[in-house]
Amino acid sequence: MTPALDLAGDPVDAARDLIGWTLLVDGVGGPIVETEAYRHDDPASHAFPGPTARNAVMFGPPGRLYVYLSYGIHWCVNITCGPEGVGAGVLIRALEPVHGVDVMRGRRGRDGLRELTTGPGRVGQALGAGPALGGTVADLRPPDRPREVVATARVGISKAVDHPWRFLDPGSPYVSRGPRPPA
DNA sequence: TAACCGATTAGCT
DNA sequence: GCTAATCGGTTAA
Repeated sequence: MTPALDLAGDPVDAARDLIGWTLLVDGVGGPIVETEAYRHDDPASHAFPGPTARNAVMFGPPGRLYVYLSYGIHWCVNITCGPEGVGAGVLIRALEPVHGVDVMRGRRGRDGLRELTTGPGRVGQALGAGPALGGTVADLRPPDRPREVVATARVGISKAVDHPWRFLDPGSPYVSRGPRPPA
C-alpha cells in the first residue's frame, strides 16, 4: 500500500487511505480508524444541494477541516477532499486517543478511553472542534503501521444508505457501533 | 421572522 | 439491543 494520500482525488479513495493517518488538532488527536466518504453527488452529503454558507468550506481546497453541527448539539469533523470546487469531504467517525488524552478527557468529562473518540460527535468534542476550526488546514501525519481496512455501509443517514463508503479498521477497539463487518 | 430537520448520543429494559 | 429526546443551525417566505 502506498502511503500516498490523494485528497484531491475520489473522496471514497481518500476515505479509505485516511485510515491509519494521525489527525491532530492543536496537538490533540490520534490515528483515524473510521471514516465515511461523502461525494458531491451523494444525496446524503451536505454539499448536495449546492454551495451555501455552511458548506462553503467543502467547495474550497482539499485538506481543510470542515466542521458542522449535527442535531444541534454534536460538532463533527470532516476533511475536505476531491477537486476544488466540487464539494466533497470525508467524515471522521472515530480515532484512537493517543495525543493529548488528558485534554480530551477534560473536554469529554469521561475517563474511559473508549468513550473519548468513538463517534463523530465525540471526536469533535474531544478535539475541541468548533466554528473556529472550519476552514483551517488539517494536520495529518502518515501512519506508522499499515492498517487493515474494511468497507461497510454507512450509518446514521437516511439517504443512499446502500453505498459501502464507510471505512474502518476492524482491528481497532475504537470504532463506533454499527453493522458488524462481513467476514 | 418563522419553521423545519438532522452525517447522534444517552439512557433504560 | 432498542427506543426516545436533544439544540442549534440552515433554509425558505
